[in-house]
Amino acid sequence: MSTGRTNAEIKMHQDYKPKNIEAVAQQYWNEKLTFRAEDQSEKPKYYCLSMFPYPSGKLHMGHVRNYTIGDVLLRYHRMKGFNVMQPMGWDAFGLPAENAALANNVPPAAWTYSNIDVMRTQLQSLGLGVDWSREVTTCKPDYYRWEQWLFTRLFQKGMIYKKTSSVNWDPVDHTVLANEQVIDGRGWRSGALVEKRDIPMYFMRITQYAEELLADLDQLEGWPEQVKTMQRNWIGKSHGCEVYFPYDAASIGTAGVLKVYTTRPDTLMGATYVAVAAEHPLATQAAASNPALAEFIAECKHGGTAEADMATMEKKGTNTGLFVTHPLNGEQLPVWIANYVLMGYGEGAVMAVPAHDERDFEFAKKYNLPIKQVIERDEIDAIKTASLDNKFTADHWQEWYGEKELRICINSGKYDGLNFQQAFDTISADLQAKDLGQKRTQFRLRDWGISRQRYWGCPIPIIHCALCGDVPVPDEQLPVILPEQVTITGAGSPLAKMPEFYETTCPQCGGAAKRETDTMDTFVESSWYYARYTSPGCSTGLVDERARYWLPVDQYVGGIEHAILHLLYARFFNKLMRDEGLFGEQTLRQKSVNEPFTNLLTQGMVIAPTFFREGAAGKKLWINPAEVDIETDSRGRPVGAKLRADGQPVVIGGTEKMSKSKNNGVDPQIIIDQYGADTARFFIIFAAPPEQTLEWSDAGVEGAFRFLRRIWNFAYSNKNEIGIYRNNSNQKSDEYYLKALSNDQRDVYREMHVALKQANFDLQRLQFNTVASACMKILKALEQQMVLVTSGMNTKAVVITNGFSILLRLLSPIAPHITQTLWQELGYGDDILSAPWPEVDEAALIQDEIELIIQVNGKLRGKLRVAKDADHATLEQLALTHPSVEKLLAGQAAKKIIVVPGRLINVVI
RNA sequence: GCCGGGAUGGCGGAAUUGGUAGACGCGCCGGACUCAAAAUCCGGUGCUGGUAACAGUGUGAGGGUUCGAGUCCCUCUCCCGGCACCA
Repeated sequence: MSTGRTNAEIKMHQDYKPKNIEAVAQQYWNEKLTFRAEDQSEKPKYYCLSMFPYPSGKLHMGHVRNYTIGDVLLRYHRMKGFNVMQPMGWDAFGLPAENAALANNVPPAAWTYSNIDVMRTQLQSLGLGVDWSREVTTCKPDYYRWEQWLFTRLFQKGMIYKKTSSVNWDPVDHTVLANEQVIDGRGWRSGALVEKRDIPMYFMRITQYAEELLADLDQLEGWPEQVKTMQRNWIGKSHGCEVYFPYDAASIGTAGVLKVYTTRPDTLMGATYVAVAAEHPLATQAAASNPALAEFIAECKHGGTAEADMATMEKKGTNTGLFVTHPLNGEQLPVWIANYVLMGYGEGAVMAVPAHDERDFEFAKKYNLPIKQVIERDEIDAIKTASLDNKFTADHWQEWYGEKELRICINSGKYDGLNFQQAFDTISADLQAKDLGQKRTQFRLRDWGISRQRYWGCPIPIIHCALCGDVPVPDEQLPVILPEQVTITGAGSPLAKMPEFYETTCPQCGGAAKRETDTMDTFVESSWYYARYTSPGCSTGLVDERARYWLPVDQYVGGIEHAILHLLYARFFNKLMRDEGLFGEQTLRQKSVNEPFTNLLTQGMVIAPTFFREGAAGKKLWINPAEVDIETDSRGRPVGAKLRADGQPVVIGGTEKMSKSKNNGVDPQIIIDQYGADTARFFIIFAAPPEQTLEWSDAGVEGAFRFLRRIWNFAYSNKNEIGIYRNNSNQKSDEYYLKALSNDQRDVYREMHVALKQANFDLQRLQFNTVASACMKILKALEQQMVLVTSGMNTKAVVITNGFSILLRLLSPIAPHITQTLWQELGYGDDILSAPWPEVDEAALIQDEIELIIQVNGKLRGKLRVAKDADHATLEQLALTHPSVEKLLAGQAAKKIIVVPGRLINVVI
């Protein structure tokens, strides 16, 4: 390692001044283009990506956490010898810009761009190792142009198609509402009862990739198991059966079949009615001559489209008076309309088996429909549980009614005695023989509706021509530019009121035509940005050959809330782009381009305490934690809180996610201004492991700052010693002095390397909070060394010099500014990022004597220092003669002695 | 409602995956320094009893497996994330 200085006497500032050193360090990285990523290298590449932010105004703690975690990984890998790349950009389209426009009368574009400028400055002040030359902004035409280009390709392939779908309609504001904007069934601004309305929309055939999206999860070894499980369940592959119920000619009047899908064909003999959605053709037919039915169907239109609401609402239904025929036993089953059956999913109809489906059971009880048991516990099980009351009863639901393992069919005619699989196969075969059904594999996953009736989004590049139909905009006319000067009224899309936008000519026939005024779901932009980062400035395509070098992303970091939607859409888009040939020819296709993100880290939320006062009419007035003083008892337990401004008490609420509504957000900028970026970064890493929720604590921030200042003070006190040791040309090797350490020094040296070993292990498993702990332990060990009576200047100097060098490098990914500054100041080198990652001195870890614990019946009773290679017989003897063991044995012999080498001896009495 | 997580001192968390529960930090208590305060440094700190040695007890609740359970199994409670138009 070369030294940066020749003179032994080192001058540095006595006090830790984060503002000064952070500015200097950041300037150093800027000037040296330290984080400009090379598009080719001898080194292995490491593409580290944090989820890009929505430019909501200013940085919040969640951002700081996300980007600090990413930056720690980036800097660590850089020191480990990787060619690293960490880009940053803006997920700039979205609803909040339109809301801000309504509130402040600012066009969404202006609001968004000004937020981006503020947030970019804030991100830069954190000292992130970002290659800003790759910045993308999704609301700019040079970005969304390629989204439109890909749309036209997918449209031509049939991967995008049009169909009608339900949206939340606000009948007062005459506008489509997001699920978030529907509160208790009412529009958030108008307060009007929301209705479902069917409108035409474009859909992406994600279901066509369902099988691959499911199967490839198995390859994602670097993903958390819980995320993969959630995605598997979301895709929801099921094996079931299609069943056709022929129309009853007498009541329906026409020939036809009612199609349903079921995963429980074994219970088909127990079907006692069928239920259809309000929009189902049979429902429409029945309602034509029945005003009560028409009224019920109208009632089903009320409320929003969110699944959570559907699942929790009261189940209601009405009998249509129509009948269908059971395909196997020929019974006439009544057709009901039920509000929980949805037209958009499956066939819009279900067969109901009340005895073996909990929801059907409830419905049947409510409307006095017949309940017919067709499944019984099998014999083995019946014997086992003979004493239990396991007889079927229609009085109340029992869990086993719905289970399919260890069950046999009863009351099912020729199917009696069959188990689940046998009944499944036999009934499916019989249905197929009668042409009334067949086995089918189905997915829960639905096609992705991407049309939005909003202004601030990427225009859908389609032209509607009366003669030619939906025509994609030709390449040479792309991008379709979203006009940025508009007025937002909150009622309908501004684009639909701008003839200068929508009036156009058909690219095919040249006749007058109308441009599509819907924009795309903002999830589309975030589905491919990781690819665009690889090819900044590319004006010839979505990506260029640089994508082949950088993709896939090696490490993706972002919130757990994106576990399903965003991550599934991005995986889907990666496959779409691959199949479009964007990542190279098919023959060159490698396993690695099938999935976009090799490793995934899902970070937890940042939460903080809440405080409030009861205002008029019981309304809570939320008070920011920064304005509150907490009182504690003599043990430090909180007993009350007071508002600093008036000294009067406030109520302590729960600890919740930082949000504007609860006024419990802590502005990271205040922390950065007061303590510096290193303190903010260190605290946020130290306070919790990345995947857990993090509770914010101002006191904890102080602690982080104190630690960094102690490092600075230690460096200042020892600057000359380290400098002289490093620069003495007559110096013998480190190894020479390390052999000559005193026992105390050897302990300190070993402690440091034990901490380093733990830290290296923790870095690999992404548990950074304990890496921060390790840094604190190393500093403590070094400080102890200072108060020890030591023999010899050089042995002391080698421990300090070696130890402090480890500390600086281990800490540098977390607190990059102070470590870079001290690395230079103390003459270790110019650039700590170019220094090799510290290695553990394994030899230093070996001890001659180890401590074993002694247990009696698993309970700690004593400790013992023994030679590290003592044999079992010796250990057993030592344990038995241990005073507290002897006392408990009271002359009796031990039943058993368990020796766990290097750990413990357990004497069983 | 469904799917996925979580719960450990006054607080944030640790425990190398079945082997000393509470590392590290915050807070609190005591001490040093100071005319004093702040800052800093040193020591203590799960709970109960005891001057103490020590004993008992303790990882959301209840059961189980094991020589030994925060960790594995079963049942339950509460909290959080997602549920397809918040991003």
